[in-house]
Amino acid sequence: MTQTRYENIERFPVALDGIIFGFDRVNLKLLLIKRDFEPEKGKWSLMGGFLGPNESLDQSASRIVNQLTGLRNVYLEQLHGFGEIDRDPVERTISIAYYSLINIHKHDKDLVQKYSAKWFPIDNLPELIFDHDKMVKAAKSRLQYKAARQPVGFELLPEKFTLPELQQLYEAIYETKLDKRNFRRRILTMGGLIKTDEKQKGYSKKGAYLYRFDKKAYKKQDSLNNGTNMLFKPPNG
Amino acid sequence: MTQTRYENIERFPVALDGIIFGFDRVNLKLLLIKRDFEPEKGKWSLMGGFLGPNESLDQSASRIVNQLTGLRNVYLEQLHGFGEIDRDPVERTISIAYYSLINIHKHDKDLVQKYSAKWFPIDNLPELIFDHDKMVKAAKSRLQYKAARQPVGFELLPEKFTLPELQQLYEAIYETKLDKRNFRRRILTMGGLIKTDEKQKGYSKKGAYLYRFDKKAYKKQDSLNNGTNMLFKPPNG
DNA sequence: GCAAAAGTGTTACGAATACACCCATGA
DNA sequence: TCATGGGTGTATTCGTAACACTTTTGC
Repeated sequence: MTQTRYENIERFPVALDGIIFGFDRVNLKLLLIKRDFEPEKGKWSLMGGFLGPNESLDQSASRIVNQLTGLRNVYLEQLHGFGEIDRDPVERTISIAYYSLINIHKHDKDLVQKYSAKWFPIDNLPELIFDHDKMVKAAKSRLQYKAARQPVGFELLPEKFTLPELQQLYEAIYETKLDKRNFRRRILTMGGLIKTDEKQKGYSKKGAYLYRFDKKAYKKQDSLNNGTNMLFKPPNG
Repeated sequence: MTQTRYENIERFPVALDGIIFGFDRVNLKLLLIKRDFEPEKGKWSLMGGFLGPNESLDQSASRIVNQLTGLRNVYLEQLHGFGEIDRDPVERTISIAYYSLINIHKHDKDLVQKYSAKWFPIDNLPELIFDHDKMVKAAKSRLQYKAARQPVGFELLPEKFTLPELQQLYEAIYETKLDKRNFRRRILTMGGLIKTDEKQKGYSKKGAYLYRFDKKAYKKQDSLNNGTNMLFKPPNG
């Protein structure tokens, strides 16, 4: 006989928390919400929510990011499960953290206002509730890992961007300075970057050429790749 | 007023599943249990259990590995949360998978017998229940990642081991052949390996020197390290 | 004495790093 | 005209990969 429910076991609320990264041409940023409810009212937190009965973990995380940003089909990856007994003072809750990379200029500003959300530079965050600081730390570290191996940086940029902008992004992710010439060689060698004939104006006097990233052109390369070539090695620290 | 329970949300059983790796001087192996209960009775599965109210995720995973092997303080790391709606036919369950590295000769044989458990070579596994094959695949890939960066391989070996054994282990993890001279240079350069004056007998005519791994000696090196030096790069495939 | 595995260095190649000057433009 | 950031190439260093013979000993 097949059971339809396990017996004598505890059940827990399962939360999803989203570490949402953005990049504003200068700083790597996180989108945080100001809690207007107890507990910890007035403090800052990651956007979160509870797993519903009709959605997978990935779907739930996607829904939660969408609720705050209005965006769909953004880069989203599971980070880690957090389950300390007292991590949530209201009730024991298991949280699965996801991190997301979005184009900071594309999100829905009304929704962000509705949730009293705000973008903070990653290196100047306010105090966060619960264990959200641990989640952010893990997400930062995972992003550094990921960005060194796969061209995920483009998820954080507009469709067209300049190489100085791209370099600034990588410098923000790795909290370091990179050599301009070496950077350009590596990123162009990687493949997938397509130079347009437009120049960006306004940010510098000379103006920089705009590029697009073409996933398909990159993928072709990728299959030749043995999987260990790194786009960037975090420098000595 | 502070609540003591969230309202209007669903609660789920939270399972922990353990991918337990061992190494028998030749093959990388997994410890699996034969289910003698429904559903999927008679099929093979990872050792698992449900999260209890008084234990964290890490503690629960540790308890579950201990139940099957009798071992404590083994290498254990969270892998990934699995939460597809229909992953468990009995009831919707969220599973957090952990992988563990143990010394295959040290585990409690009676416990293993009690659970009808058996060691299988990683490249010749039986059919597994639910989404356990996905978990195993993820664990393999994580072990490859981890072993390239940190000396976790030693968790799978007895206290004293020979360099040919160590090489055999890395070859099993990466499913490849490695050059003997390059291997020895890299592993010895890494630091932490201490040559004893004992020779192992029985496995070869000449006999190989036994080594120990000293975490402290390795750690010293580690701080000089920029964190990207890899012990092994998976070869081209 | 011979089979079988252990042990040992050098060379060649490719990738990463360091580094400095000219260019285009807006103010 | 000058200040600002964009754009470009080469030499050196370092790490990785390829490669073959000698040693020990059980049978």
